[in-house]
Formats: sequence, C-alpha cells, structure tokens
Amino acid sequence: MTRRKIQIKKIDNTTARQVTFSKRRRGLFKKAQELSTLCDAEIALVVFSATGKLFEFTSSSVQQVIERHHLLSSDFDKLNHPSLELQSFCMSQLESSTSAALSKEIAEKTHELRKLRGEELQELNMKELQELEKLLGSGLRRVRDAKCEIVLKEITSLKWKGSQLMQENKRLKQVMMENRQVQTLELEQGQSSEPIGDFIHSDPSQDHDSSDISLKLGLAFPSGI
Amino acid sequence: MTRRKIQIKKIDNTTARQVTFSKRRRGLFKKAQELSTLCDAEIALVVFSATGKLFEFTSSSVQQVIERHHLLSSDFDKLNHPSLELQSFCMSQLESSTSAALSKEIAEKTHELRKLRGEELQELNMKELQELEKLLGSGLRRVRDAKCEIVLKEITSLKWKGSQLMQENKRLKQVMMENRQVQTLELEQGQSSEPIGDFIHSDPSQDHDSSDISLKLGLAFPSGI
DNA sequence: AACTATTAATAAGA
DNA sequence: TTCTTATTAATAGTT
Repeated sequence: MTRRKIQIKKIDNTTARQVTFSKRRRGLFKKAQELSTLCDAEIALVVFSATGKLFEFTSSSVQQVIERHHLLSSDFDKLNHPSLELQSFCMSQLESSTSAALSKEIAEKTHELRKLRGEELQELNMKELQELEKLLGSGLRRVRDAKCEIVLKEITSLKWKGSQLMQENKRLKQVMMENRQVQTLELEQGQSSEPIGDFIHSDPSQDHDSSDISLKLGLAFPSGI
Repeated sequence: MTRRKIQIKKIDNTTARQVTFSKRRRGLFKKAQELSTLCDAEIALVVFSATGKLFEFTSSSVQQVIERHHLLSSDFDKLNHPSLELQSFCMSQLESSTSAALSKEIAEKTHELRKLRGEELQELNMKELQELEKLLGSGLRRVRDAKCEIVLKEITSLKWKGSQLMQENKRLKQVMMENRQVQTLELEQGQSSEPIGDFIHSDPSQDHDSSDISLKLGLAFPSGI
C-alpha cells in the first residue's frame, strides 16, 4: 500500500494497530459509501474494534426505509397490532441499542484487563498507578493464599493418610506377631500353617489411589509459595 | 480512480454499473477482510446488489454464529427475491447474533477480571493458580516500572531545572559584581546608584511552578518501588 | 495530525 | 467475463 508492502496478518504493535485501524476503517467506510452510490446497492457494514468500539454504516436507502417504518410505527403504536415487519424492526432497534451498550461494556472491561496486565500504563498518573499496584498486590496475595490453602489441604490429607497407615501398620505387625506365635505353636505341634496372603492383599504400599502428591508439590514450590 | 477520475454518483449505464459493482464489491470485501485480520476487528458486511443479489462477509468469530442461521435461512435463499422483510430479517439476525457474542465476551472478561482480583479462586487448580500468579506478578512489575519511569522523569527534569538555576545564579552573581564595581566607582564620585530590584524579580527560589515532587515521592516510595 | 513515497484499486479499453 | 494498463486512490512509515 505504501512506503512498504505489508503482510496481511495481525499487527503486533498496539499503537500501530490502532492507527491502521483508524485509517483503514475510514477507507472501508468510504468504499462502502461509494459502492452504494455508484451501483445503487444496499449495504450494511458493522465493525467492532479490538477494544469493542462499534462503528456502522448502512446505505441511505436502507436507512430511509427504516426511518419510514419508524414514522409509521408511532401511529401503529397507538393502535396495537404491531405487524411482523414492525416487530422485527423494533427488535433490531432494541438489539442495536443493546449492542451499543454491550460493546461499551466490553470496551471498558478490555481496558481494565489491559491495565491489570500492565499493557496501557503510559496514560496513568502516579496515583492511578499506585491504586493499580495495590489491586494487583491484593490479587497476588489472594492467589498465593489460595495456593497455600491447597498445599495445606494436601499436607493435612497426607498427615491423615500417614496416621492411617501407621495404625494399619501397627495392626498388621500385631497380627503378624500373633501369627508367628501360632506358627511357632503349630511347628512345635508338627502342623503346616495357612497361607498368609492376606498381608499382601491389604499391603499399605498399594494405597496410592488418591493422588500423585509428590508431583503436585514438585510443581507447586519452585517459585516459592 | 483510473483512466479517468469519476464522479461518485449513480452510474447510468446498466452494464457499466454491473461491471463496476462486481469489481468494487470484490475490492470492498478484500478491504474488510484485511481490516479484520490486521487489526483484530470483528466485521459484518452485507451487500445487496441493485438486482437483489446478496453478498456477505463476516470475520471469523461472528461467522460461526451466523453460519448456523444461514443453514436455517437456506429455504429462503431458494426462493429468491430478498424482500425488504428478508433484508431487515438479516439485519436483526446479524444484530442478535452480535448481541449474543457480545454478552458471551462480557461474561468471559468479567470472569477474567474477577480472577485477577482474586475473587473466584476456589475453582482453580494449582497450575492455574500459578499461571495467574505469574500474570499478576508481571503486571505488578510493569506497574512498578511505570512508576519508576515517572519518578526518573521527574528527577531528570529537576536536575535540568537545577542546572538552569545554577547558570542563572552564576550570571546574576557576575552582574552583581559588576554593579558593585559601578557603585564603588559612583560612591567614589559622590553619585547615587540605581535600584537593583531586578534581582528579586528573577529570584530563582520563586521558580517552583513545576510540581510538588516531594509529596509525590512521599506517596510513591513507602511500599517500595 | 500531516506528509509522501509507494503500493493497491480500478476505469476504460480490448 | 477477464485481462491489461494508465491513472487515481489508499495508505505505511515518517515527522
């Protein structure tokens, strides 16, 4: 197009993108206007900027038609059976005003998000930066608290499991002792013992169904909680 | 635009009008496509030729919603005169799908903002929390960098003003010295001197119009930059 | 926001 | 319709 040819892909630089948007949007609307005039075409063009701002163009003929409807509708309103056409017209009016409000809201939220991500700070003064810093700081604190909570839960859970395992262990040792006594008795009496597979069946080392805690902790701590 | 410049008014010759419509329509759609790609804009473009033929373009995200509608309206397409009703129908479809998309976008952005503010963390797992922490951390860093930049600018400005004042000071001292010599001469000759109020008028200590830096710094540093 | 060197679009003609 | 080409229009990079 000019000084250099450009690739048609998203422009990375935010400022350059906004400038280009502004220029090309005007160009596009001009072209739309020209086409509708030259060739008697009906054109509707709606553009939302990346920041959610709304721009629209409709060729005069459509607009006139809609305006005509509008005039008629005031009469019809006093009567009361809004025709199908009128209904769809009202809908579209409603919706377009809703759209405007929605896109405004999006623009605001987008801006807020950008500030939180530190992308549009040059426009802020010291006081605003300080408020933003506070907001980010408290957000960060909460995120870290949430991480802490998760870790504490894991620890509590691990401790509980540990104590369960210790109890189990203790019980098993007791049973083993008892069995050994029985065996000894049986051997002394020349009898063979029963198989002791029960131990394997309830082996505590198999009880890892819950979670791969070590891995989670491994991921959790490197950056410091 | 080419072989000759043309007036932007309805082209009388039907054939020429159709040819121009064809060419310019393609151009317009290309421009719309380029704008949406380059600037991440959402665009909906609907063109009815003078003969009632329909052409449309929508940027990707809106496209999906509208395509669904396209399937539904395919019955109408097989009939063929896009009446006024159909036109306004298309418009309202465009707008309502836009509304839906906008609402969705708002919901997403709201949720994102809440997470950044640390308001909806219970639903996140450790990995997500860690990503959020990183995001907040980098945001915080940028905010602090921005603060630093402001402070550095102030300091640079103060230094510059300081050096200006020192120069002024030097100059004034010189003038004073010269005046004193004149006075001495005049006294020796028994004549009275002129008043020297000019010094007070240009007293450097009055040149504090710029800003209350000390206060700003006082607010800026307590939390550590 | 204005400028300008270039590229892109396109009116007319074939 | 499509291609070519002489021109005008749009615009990327710069100031």
